[in-house]
Amino acid sequence: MPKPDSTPPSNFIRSIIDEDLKTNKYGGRVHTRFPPEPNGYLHIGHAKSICLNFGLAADYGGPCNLRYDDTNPSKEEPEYVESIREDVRWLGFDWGDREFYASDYFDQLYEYAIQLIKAGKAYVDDLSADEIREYRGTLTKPGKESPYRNRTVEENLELFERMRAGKFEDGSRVLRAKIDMASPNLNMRDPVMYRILHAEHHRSSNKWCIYPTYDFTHGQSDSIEGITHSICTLEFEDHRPLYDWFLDELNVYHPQQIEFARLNLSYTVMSKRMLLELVEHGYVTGWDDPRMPTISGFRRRGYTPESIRDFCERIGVAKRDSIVDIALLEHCIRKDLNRRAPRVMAVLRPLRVVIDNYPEGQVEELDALNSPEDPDMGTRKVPFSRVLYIEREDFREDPPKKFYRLAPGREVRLRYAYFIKCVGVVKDEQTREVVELHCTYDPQTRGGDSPDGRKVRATLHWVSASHSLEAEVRLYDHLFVKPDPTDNKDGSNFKMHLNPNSLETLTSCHVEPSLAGAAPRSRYQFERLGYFCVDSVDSSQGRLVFNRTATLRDTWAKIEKTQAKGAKVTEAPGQSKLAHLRKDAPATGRREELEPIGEEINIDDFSKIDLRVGLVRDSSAVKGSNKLIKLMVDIGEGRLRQIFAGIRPGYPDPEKLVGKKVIVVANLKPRQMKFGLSEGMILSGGDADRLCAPTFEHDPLPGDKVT
RNA sequence: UGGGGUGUCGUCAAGCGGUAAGACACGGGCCUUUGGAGCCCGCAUUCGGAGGUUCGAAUCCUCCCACCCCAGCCA
Repeated sequence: MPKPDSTPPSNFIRSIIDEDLKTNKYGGRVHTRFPPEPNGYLHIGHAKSICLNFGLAADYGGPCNLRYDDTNPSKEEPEYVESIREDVRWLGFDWGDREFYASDYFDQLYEYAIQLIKAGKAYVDDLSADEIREYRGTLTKPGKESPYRNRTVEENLELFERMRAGKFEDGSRVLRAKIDMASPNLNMRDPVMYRILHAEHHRSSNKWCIYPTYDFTHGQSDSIEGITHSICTLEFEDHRPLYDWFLDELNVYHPQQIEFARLNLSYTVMSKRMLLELVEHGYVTGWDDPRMPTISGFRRRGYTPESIRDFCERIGVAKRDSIVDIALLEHCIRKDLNRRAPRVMAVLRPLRVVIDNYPEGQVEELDALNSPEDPDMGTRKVPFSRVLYIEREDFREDPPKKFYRLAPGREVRLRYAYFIKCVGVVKDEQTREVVELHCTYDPQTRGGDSPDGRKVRATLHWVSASHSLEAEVRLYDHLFVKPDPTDNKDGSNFKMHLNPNSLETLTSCHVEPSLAGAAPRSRYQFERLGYFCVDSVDSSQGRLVFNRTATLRDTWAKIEKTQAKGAKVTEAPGQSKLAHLRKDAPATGRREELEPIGEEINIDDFSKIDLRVGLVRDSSAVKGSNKLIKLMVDIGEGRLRQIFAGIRPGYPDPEKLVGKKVIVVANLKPRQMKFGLSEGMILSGGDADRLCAPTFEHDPLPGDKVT
């Protein structure tokens, strides 16, 4: 039974329930339900609703029903009810014997309809669908009453009975509630209650040829089940008056509907229609493709139910539209798997390493921890031999700054094994690609400790070439490249934002032998790489297939990315208008040379940067520097800011800047530099010999915001 | 131009008239046989905007602005 780690976070729904309990509105009862339509697979948005409904019930000591809203036989299938059952169960919830179907209530609903007809509150309409639409009016214009609106009760009763008896064609007639064709709420303009549909229903088969609409079904189903708090999503907010109307006219038990905002997740889509499209057009391999935001997708991807529940609790419940950062979900699964996944070594892109001074044919079984977090998880043996594989990216012939893995002449530790030093590099004659490394090992460092206390900066994972097992590994990334793929204001289609690299399949991976026979779905941490699980569909005894659930946080990747971006800017000095924009240039004061900027600055950064017009009141060269100019700038704060800018090359005569207007990045933290405090940055660009002077539509004042 | 909703940090989100929780992300540091994990520190003088009420307003009032939903015989 899912149990919240701590006290559940406060939210508006709990407040309502607390209040209801206080006023004894429902006799102290709390009874919820999760009401999916079996027309597709459940996704993580449904998980939010499931956790909410089952969670609330559990916390308040009441039941939660599982009810299928199966009122549209043309879209619903048993395959879906099966998958829903499995997913809810997998998430860890139990609905006991309370598995219900709206279709169970068809008889009752029919009686309710008769009751409304008899009360003169419903009528059979002969208008076509198109005509009904026309008669409905628009958002601003009231609708017109149907000419059939005032039939007698007897006539309506007879017609409705004949509808039920199959005397009419699909679409030829409907039963409508008689409410108000002039209502500003379109839902109240005589909504359809029953339509004729000669279709076989997945449960009631051919018993019915008329089916109640969702609007006429949902509220009454909740009423029949004695639901107290009927929680649904925002789009049903303006249906509530209609549901209230039905319940009141019928004079039956009246649950309370509460609406909350559905979940949106960045870099994916949550609409069943779009997910269906991805499945049907083969953009993914199925509803359970590990890239899908479906429960079955996450399950196959290696997510745990606990992590999803944790996520659903952390995102909260509110009424505002939002897009939750998928990084939060990833945080939840990492957190859970860090605790429970045994560590293991796997090499995804192998590079052969020969330990020259290790005896040929010798094999040692070294001890390795299954979890550094939890000693109770025990140890295992890992075979070490003369020929190994390490990760290709753990070696660089020409290591960049801060890369402290293996390189020619460098010593690193092989986890749980030895220190090794690279003494030779073998390259392919043609391609010049590194194909093999020669290393020596230090026998004194067995297990990974050096008796002489010398340090190495890196620890690498590895496998023994002859002992390792081959495996296929599937690397998954976000399904879309755009945070909100459904944002199509630019005329794009969500499918245009699919990530072409959302799946990378690696086929010649090597994993340590302890993974032989790993059970489908079992989860591991491949040390230094990420969390992986054995694929439940394609993996078998003879063929190991792993799915990457999540990467580990990768500090080096971040550094490298930063370095690459910095390099990109310096490659073409002057090319970019931002070539001189730098965050850290002479900040340390240690170097005179201009450093590449820390990272590439894009438009998003500018949306966060506060750019202000600054009037230069004083400008002078900085003694002891041939790059820096000290500026005193007025940005309308009632005082001058002191700013050091590395623009001397463009301004041999700094005095000429006095009186000029420049653009100041005003919301940077002041930096203590060798020459003094710098309170901002001057936006400059162009090539090395001139400052790009900002131009303005009007004459700006110091402190004006630049957009 | 009708009705229903919503606007608090980059992203979620507490807050309910007494002076802006927390999480993720981000930045910095410590530690480390995973550049993992962990630990520490920093990160909204301000709550869509403008007025008003009040000793005191994110919370109350007024006006304005922005965004979302509704014209299925879908749910």
